[in-house]
Amino acid sequence: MPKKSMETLTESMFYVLLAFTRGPLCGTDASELIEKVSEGRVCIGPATLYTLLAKFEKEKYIKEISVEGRRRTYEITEKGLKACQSELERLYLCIKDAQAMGLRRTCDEER
Amino acid sequence: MPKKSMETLTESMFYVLLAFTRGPLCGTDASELIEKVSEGRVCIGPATLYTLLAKFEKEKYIKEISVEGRRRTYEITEKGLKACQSELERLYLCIKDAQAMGLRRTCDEER
DNA sequence: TTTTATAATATCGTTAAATGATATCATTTA
DNA sequence: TAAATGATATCATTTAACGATATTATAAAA
Repeated sequence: MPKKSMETLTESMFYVLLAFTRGPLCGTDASELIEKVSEGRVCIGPATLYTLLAKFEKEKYIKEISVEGRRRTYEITEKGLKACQSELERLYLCIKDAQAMGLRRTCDEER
Repeated sequence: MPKKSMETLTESMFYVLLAFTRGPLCGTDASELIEKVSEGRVCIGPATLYTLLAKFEKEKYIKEISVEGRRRTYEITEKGLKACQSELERLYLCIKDAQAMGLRRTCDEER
């Protein structure tokens, strides 16, 4: 995406970060959790996954807390949690603005 | 962004399309409406704006309904409205999944 | 103790998106 | 007719997504 990196998270970024709010995980477990919680809607392949983990670690959104063989376990940081929450707020703002513009949900998807 | 074009809209895409749900507009008016409704949070510069208008017209999400001098007025199509609504649904799904994962809004932003 | 399988991570290369900067063009105003 | 303004168009750069593929560590089977 975009120029102004990290200000708004992409869907992939949001879900990956979100997964770690449950507790420490390795990459593969995160990816499985995301697929499960989203009921298959969101699927993060290895390329996206490890690219994001590297970026998040660099930004200190997550930190590595253990290495067992190849398995690297990460934990979300305060900074990462804040980023995740602020992304959630952004989603609410988008919905609010959509309502302000008068956009309505379609009938069959309502409630 | 992304490979699978148009499946999930970016924030810029969503707001530009959203603006046209209110009724026909020219690019500049759309950009001003977005800035107003989002209370300055979302600002679409000309590069982003006209790049998106061209793309949306190509995808038949909007169609040109008049040209007065340089001013080109567009109207959203049924297809465009559906795309916008389905993006809104996606936002709701993201929030639902965030709740399922246990992510809570921060106190000062609650309600 | 070598294979072989499997789990997990890492990287490459391509396509797409965002956007500042700048240019173009039509209309209005001086 | 020149200057200002409004509106649109394009370029070049940076960043993101992700299929495909490779690498590496452990576990299981031979």
